[in-house]
Amino acid sequence: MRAYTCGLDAAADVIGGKWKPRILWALHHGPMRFGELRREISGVTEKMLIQQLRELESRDIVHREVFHQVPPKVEYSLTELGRSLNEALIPLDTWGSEHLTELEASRVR
Amino acid sequence: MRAYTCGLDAAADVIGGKWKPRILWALHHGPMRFGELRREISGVTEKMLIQQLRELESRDIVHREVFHQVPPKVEYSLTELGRSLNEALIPLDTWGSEHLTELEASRVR
DNA sequence: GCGCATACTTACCCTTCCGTCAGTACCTGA
DNA sequence: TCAGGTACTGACGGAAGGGTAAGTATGCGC
Repeated sequence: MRAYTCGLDAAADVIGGKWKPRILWALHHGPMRFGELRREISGVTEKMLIQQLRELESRDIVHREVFHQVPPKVEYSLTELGRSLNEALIPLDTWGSEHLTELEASRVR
Repeated sequence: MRAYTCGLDAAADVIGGKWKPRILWALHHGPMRFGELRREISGVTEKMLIQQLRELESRDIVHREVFHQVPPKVEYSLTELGRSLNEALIPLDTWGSEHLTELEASRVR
């Protein structure tokens, strides 16, 4: 493993993974339960969602809170670091939205 | 293949790939020859560099210009779209730089 | 005592991604 | 004539990432 060569390099490592951008986006509006996230992020499986959430949690981007009740309840929310990351992602989302048509067109597969 | 669910989704698809962020960053200061890029981006192999450049070219992020001379000369530069993408990446780079220490610390492997 | 809801966990497999390495084509200068 | 510089190309294999499907624990209501 080499050291990160620039901030972008580090950031790309954090948000890398098929579902991470969508998780971050979904949590933008506040805490969500596991099941809510699964329904919100169409196409994701339970295994992948948990895996990506755990990775974000270990990076201190996402906070996980367990409510000891039955049926179980677990809430996921953005940490301060996660919120600042989301802020930094806004211009990128805007860029993607502005060029959505051409990006869809040049997409492979 | 599903349609992009948001701009961020689309943008992540464009910059996805092990070397794309570093390529974009290297081209920030102007056109570069293939060999210059290879030397600038330490660790990349010729095959991977070409592959990623071709993908960026097909997305109209990077422009490829061949100079018919010997030895061959090929210059890569950012298109207008590429420049706007780079602008949108600046906040993300800043975020990464600001949190570099903690990100290095929570890194796996 | 049985199904249901929630939030996971695990085993297995398959595809995609990436790296290694060898080879191509062209002209130049020694 | 032969090494050298430049910009590729392609075969092969391993590692990483992601998908499928089945199973776990807990207590509640019927």
